[in-house]
Amino acid sequence: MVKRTSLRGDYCPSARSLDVIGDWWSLLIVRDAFDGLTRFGEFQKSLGIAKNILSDRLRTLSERGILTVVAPADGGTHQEYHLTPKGRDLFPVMVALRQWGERYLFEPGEEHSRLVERDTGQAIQLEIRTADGRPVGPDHAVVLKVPQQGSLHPRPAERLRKSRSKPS
Amino acid sequence: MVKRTSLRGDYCPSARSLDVIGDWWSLLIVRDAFDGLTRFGEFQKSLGIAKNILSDRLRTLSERGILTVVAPADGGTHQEYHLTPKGRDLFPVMVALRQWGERYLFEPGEEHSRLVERDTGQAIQLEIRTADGRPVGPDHAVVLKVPQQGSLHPRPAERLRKSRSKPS
DNA sequence: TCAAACGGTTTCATCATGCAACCGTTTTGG
DNA sequence: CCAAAACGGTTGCATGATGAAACCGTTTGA
Repeated sequence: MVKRTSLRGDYCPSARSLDVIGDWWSLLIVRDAFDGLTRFGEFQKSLGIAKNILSDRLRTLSERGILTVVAPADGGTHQEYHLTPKGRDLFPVMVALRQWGERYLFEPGEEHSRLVERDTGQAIQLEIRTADGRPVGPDHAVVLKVPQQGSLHPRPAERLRKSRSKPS
Repeated sequence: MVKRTSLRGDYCPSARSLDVIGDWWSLLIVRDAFDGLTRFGEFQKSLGIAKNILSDRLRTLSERGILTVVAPADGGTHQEYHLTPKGRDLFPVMVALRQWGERYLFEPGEEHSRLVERDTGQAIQLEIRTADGRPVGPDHAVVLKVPQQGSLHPRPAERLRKSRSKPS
């Protein structure tokens, strides 16, 4: 049978992250949540996503603790989807994707939205540094594998039934 | 007809990035490339990915300028896949994903691989700062939309035939 | 020289996605 | 107060994407 791949057991944190938020829509929903969208219809209109898929993703993101479902403060009855702290901590991922996209996926003169500090309007950027503050590039970084299990990567990804199904 | 979604035209750089590298396998391949893997079989063994899918992704990543196909230096005949500068600039994305995964997707005592500076062994982390060096959190950042087109997001995602097909 | 490994491509079954229709509830408004 | 529209989904179906296995030409190695 064709099973979807899971990287839940991988010892590489990047792989596990991708397992959780690496699908087509999840990060886009998170992006819109950062932009202040909270309601089903808002996400749907913004993304043009099919309603069943949106429904599934909102549920999954909630199950995984990235969104939380709350009743709106202003007495309304429709529920709202808000970022949890765990979800808000995806901010650097969004910034990193944004920065790369700005550099490589826009024509020279083409406009794009910009990320700035709210109070000052200053541009925001992302830096990679050592603990004592020296900047580091990809060529000077290396990944230390988990000692146990000699193989380069601990084991090939597991396969399982459905990567993101409702827990029966 | 059911068409895959494309965000190529979105004015949000994050969305465009996800359009390019947001699928299930691409970033995992890039991660392995950062780890020094270069050959088809190495990626296949490491990821446990089906060969046809790997073949497709390597081709797509090359077409998009993230990998480049080179003949090995040591006289061998089998080709190798190397990161381009564009691909290497995905480093911050990998670090951001790693950092989030480390924090939220591992049990307290559970081991994971670590990213360190090669020469010193110091831990590497990612920081978000303004142009003049002040750190910024998600609550103090805001996205300035592209002025033209009043809508919150310029337009719902286009639909098109195949998001990542070979160019006939 | 023969066999195995490498690097894919093709075929086919199954899963995920997208669309449209439907449905109960909430809001609007006449 | 009642009708109609909007909201927030769920269900069913058609189709595209994925995964497994078979196959194949080339390269390696014994």
